[in-house]
Amino acid sequence: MVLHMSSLFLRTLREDPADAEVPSHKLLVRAGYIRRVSPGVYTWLPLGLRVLRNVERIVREEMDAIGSQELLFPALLPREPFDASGRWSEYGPNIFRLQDRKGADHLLGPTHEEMFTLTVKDLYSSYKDLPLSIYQIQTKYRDEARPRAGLLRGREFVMKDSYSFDIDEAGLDKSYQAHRDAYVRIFDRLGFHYVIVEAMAGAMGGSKSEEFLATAEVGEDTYVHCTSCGYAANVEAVRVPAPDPVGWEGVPAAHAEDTPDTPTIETLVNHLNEHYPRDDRPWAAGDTLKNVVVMLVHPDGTREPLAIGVPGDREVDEKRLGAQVEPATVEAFDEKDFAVHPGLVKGYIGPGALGLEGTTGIRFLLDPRVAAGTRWVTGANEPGKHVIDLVAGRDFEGDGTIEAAEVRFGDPCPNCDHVLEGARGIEMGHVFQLGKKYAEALDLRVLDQNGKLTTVVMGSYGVGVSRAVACVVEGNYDDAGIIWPRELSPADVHIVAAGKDEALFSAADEIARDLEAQGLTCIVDDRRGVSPGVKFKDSELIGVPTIVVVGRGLADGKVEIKDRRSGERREVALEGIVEAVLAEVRAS
RNA sequence: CGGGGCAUGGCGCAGUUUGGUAGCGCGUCCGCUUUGGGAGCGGAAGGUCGCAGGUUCAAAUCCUGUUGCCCCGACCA
Repeated sequence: MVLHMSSLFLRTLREDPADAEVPSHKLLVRAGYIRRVSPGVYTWLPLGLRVLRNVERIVREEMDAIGSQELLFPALLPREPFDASGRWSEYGPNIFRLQDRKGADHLLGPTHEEMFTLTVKDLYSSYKDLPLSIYQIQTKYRDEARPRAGLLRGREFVMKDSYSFDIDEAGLDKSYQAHRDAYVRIFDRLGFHYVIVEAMAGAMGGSKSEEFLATAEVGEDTYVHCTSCGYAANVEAVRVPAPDPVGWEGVPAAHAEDTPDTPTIETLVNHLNEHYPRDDRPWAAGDTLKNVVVMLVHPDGTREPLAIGVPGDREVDEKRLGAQVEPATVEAFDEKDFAVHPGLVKGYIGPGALGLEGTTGIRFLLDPRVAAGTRWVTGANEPGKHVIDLVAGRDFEGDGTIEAAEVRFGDPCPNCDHVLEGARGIEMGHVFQLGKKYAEALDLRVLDQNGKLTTVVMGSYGVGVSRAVACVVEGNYDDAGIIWPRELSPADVHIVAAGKDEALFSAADEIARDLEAQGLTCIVDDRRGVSPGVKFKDSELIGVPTIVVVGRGLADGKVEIKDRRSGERREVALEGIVEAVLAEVRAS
């Protein structure tokens, strides 16, 4: 179909919209692809809808290619399935809830694990029906605390979600790999730089999970990668290599010393260097053991204090901690909490008071770096006193380890002897071995070869479809505007009639018809009385990869082909334009 | 939920300090000229200045309250 600019429902903006911050948001609004309706909710204008449909098409093709079957669940869901999984209450304020005229609770689906699981349970009952892979491309609703960055984090967004159902773990591995391969093809076709990183598998543990992150400055996720061995992980999922245990022969017995007015690591290190200098080198923050106490809030509302021991030169990373304790959430340990636990001396908390066996009985988890044999300076549980030469494994033990300390670029790679570099990314896809979590919660079981009921093993896989539109722009723009990868472009060719001579317009239309006959879609800028400069600017802003200019050369039987990305232009004889454009389109 | 900022024609903004007939650029409409890099001239339409109270002869401007939006953080299957 040929789109005529003279009648296309489009208005480009010369200036950036005031409420947009990130490039994709500014450009998609300026170029007339989307309009904001309310925070995190957007209208897709004709050009934008074409791009969205293109993303959907690519996703659909690759999902179909691995034998996944498309279906469509409603966005409007009754409460019951979410009661069954416990998420009606777990989700808290993050879902849109509503009632029907009878007062029955409903919600707008934020995700559809329950529906997929229950529908399979409804229809299938035998191992012979498995494996199964089903997917949908559907609008999701989440009442985000803070929508931002245009399409990158919305309250209404389009997502492809799919689920695999297998009889055993081996089947799950195959389904997972098939999805992973399909995702590689999808993201290659979408045309942006991405990395595949290890991700948190969630509270179930042991399951495999990877994220596809589009590399972008504006990304909300931080990941690290090793330049040598290829290891890459979301910082939430980084495993700190634990040093080998060392012996403590010759280490003096732990001794408490006066360290007045040293409630912080910095004041402590200064005091140590002044009053208890080391022979080999000055004391450093990394020699101290910092014991941080937080309050966990479990989904049932119970509160549990938790102490975390990390080297004093590192902060506790709240995201990493949160990922570790999921589904519980973390709150600060406040003055009231300290009052309840007089055994905790603020600023001087030491292992002696901690641990299930300690005086306070507070669970105490250690950073992996606090391995057996390591020596520490730490609080003596008395104001103004610290313990020196406290040896892990000899003088204290934790109730386990936890990955909660911050990850820094330059930290050692857990896989090889190189160091980790880091960058930001946007989560575009997630493949996840769910295991039996939902199948157990919702009782999805089938009969196996022996006639016994066995719980189905599930995988969960998502692609942010509308987010991908913004994400592609983040990776494909210049000062003049958007530069669409060919597969996503709202049209194959943008034809500009530059001039006022009527012959230009009829030639432009003729070219469009000929290209259309070859299966290409065209935008024709046939606006009369609009100066060439305006048309050039608009064509660059809109970002169709191939631009054909029908202008002053037409008198000599020449038109111009311009490559949006390189800016390269060349003159082509009018009669050869269709072949030239086809070659251009096929080449990229 | 904490911190910061902003609400004035379709879009981007000035005007608020020091109260006195609501302005500029872009866009839109009409006419003439112009047509290879966001044209020129002339004319026109379009705003109860987020909302509600208050002070005042007089409020976009001062006071009180309230709502919405954007950014940073918390949060984010």
